[in-house]
Amino acid sequence: MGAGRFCGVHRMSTMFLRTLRDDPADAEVPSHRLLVRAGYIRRAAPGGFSWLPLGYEVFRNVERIVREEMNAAGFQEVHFPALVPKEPYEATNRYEEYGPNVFRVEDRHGAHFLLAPTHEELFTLTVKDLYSSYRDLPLIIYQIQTKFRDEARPRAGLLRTREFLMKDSYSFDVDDAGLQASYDAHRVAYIKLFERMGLPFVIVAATSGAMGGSASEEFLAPLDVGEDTFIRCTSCDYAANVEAVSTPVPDAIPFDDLPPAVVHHTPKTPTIATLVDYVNADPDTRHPERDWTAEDTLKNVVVKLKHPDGTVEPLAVGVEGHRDVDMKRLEAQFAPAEVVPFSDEDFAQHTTLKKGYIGPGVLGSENASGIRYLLDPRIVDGTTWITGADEYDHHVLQLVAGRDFTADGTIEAAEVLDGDICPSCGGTVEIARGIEIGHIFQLGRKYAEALGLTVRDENDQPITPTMGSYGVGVSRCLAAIAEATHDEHGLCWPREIAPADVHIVVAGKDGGPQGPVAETVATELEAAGVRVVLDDRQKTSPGVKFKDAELIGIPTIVVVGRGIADEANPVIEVKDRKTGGREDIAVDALVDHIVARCR
RNA sequence: CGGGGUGUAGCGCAGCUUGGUAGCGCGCCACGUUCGGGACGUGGAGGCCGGGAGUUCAAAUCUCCCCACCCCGACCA
Repeated sequence: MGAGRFCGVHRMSTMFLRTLRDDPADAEVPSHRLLVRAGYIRRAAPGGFSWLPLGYEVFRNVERIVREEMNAAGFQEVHFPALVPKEPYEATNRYEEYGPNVFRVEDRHGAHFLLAPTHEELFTLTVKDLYSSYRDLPLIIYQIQTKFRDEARPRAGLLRTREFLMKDSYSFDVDDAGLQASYDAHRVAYIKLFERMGLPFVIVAATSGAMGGSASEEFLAPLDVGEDTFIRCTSCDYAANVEAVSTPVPDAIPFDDLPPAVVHHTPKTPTIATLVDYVNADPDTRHPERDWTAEDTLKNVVVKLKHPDGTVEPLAVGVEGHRDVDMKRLEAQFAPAEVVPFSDEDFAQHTTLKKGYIGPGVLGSENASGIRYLLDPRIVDGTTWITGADEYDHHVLQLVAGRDFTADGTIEAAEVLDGDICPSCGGTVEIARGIEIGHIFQLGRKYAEALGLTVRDENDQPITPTMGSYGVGVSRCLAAIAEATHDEHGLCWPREIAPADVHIVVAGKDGGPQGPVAETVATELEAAGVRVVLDDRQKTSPGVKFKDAELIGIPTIVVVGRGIADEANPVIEVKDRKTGGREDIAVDALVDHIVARCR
């Protein structure tokens, strides 16, 4: 057989590959840095990457795992166009709601298209085209396809791009029980799929954002580089994205015996910190037994809600003074509306609002400002607060909720803090960051209704199916795996993801006996079904080859070196990339040994 | 879109304050020596100094405008 140029063994001497000695300057997070350094990907556009041979192997492996698990779950693969007409998206109002995040294109006739950010509409319309009976349902179909989003800020290499590979599936059921079953089937399939990828993950309660619908959970890889913040309970299994956290509501407190509210002159106290310092220092306001803290204050933040139809509505939110208003959480409550800050010009128009001294006295649709006022759920009747008196340099103490003020409702928008109370068991929660690798939604009938999808039931009456949609970020998973598995030497792939099973290093003089032995070993391994990368580069020192092998991160490294010179017992070194453990294996036993490792 | 930073050889960077013939390391090419942990010597190739305008006898360097990229915030698989 010999060293045929085009046999299945991947040869470093001819592979389209250049590893970099230095970290690329524009890469910050480990996955980005290492994937570029190891020659897997190259940046080709803002938020767009080219896949080089090693990278594309890995890319296909991740895709294959997703496909196999979808098929194993009994879902059917389809493939829709990425370039789609805008009309279906107008019917569901998402052409508007997605706003600047969609790439819009025009054809030569001036017709409008978009590069699909997700495909609910097209799937729904196709089911409408073909199906008309309840007997056709349930149906679950999926695709693995490039998605486009005009991200304001692509970042962190593959973690946030404008073009990415996503698996998206859609379920159609006649009733809620069916939807629940389709949802559960995805949940189970996703658990298998992420376990198989070797990716640590947590499942958290989530909000559905622009997608619409009710129940939704996210699969997060718990890594600090992630952009999502979630909480998990330290004593039970509750976990939630901070956007979806529900705050346990304390019992109301009787307030009949509480002292009346008093307004105090508190000069130069426009912030919580200056206010707390002031009331602790002034004998008139000092607490008899302890120091006041930010937790004793009620902070009122005014923002504007910008609705997709262009209307703008001011909104006031009251939270405990030691917490900020979490704009992400707030926005999640009002999606698809956008939350924008209240500017100085806005303050100028709303003269009842005294910036830095805003209190419940003027807030609320019934009060002077007429601005809708929503409170954090912890601010129950009977709680006592220090808060703004709606007059510059004045605050009010002993202001009691339910007695001295009420709001238009409650809102989940306060910043979630480490040590908060678990809504499920009453324990304490901790905060962590994660990469969103999957998201499952129960959409309900929003899309079917908007697009007129109905089927006939057993009484020949039209019914509207209920839908779910389920996504896995395939290219993002690849980056998440790199994040979760790399070490200081380089990438370190799980075997099923890795671009090959073994990386054979020829460590000897050019023209020495190691070359032919490595060739033979490579050929035999290949024949035994092992995926092989062979570093047969000439004029390359062993040190460079070792470093590259570790950088590239194939799970088993085989070193054909001086060990084969021992005529009585020639050996080849086998090194585990992850553990660093090495052992010498007799040349004759090598293939069997490697095959056993790769199982 | 707001704030911060960076654009000089394929990659990583110096030079800019104080204007005067474009530099270093790695990589690349040739020859030789090396050959188990990013070897060494000798000799080479490679640059519209992000773009445009201006100031000046003279601009990588000073001024203005623009662009791109990275990071932090506002959005999402």
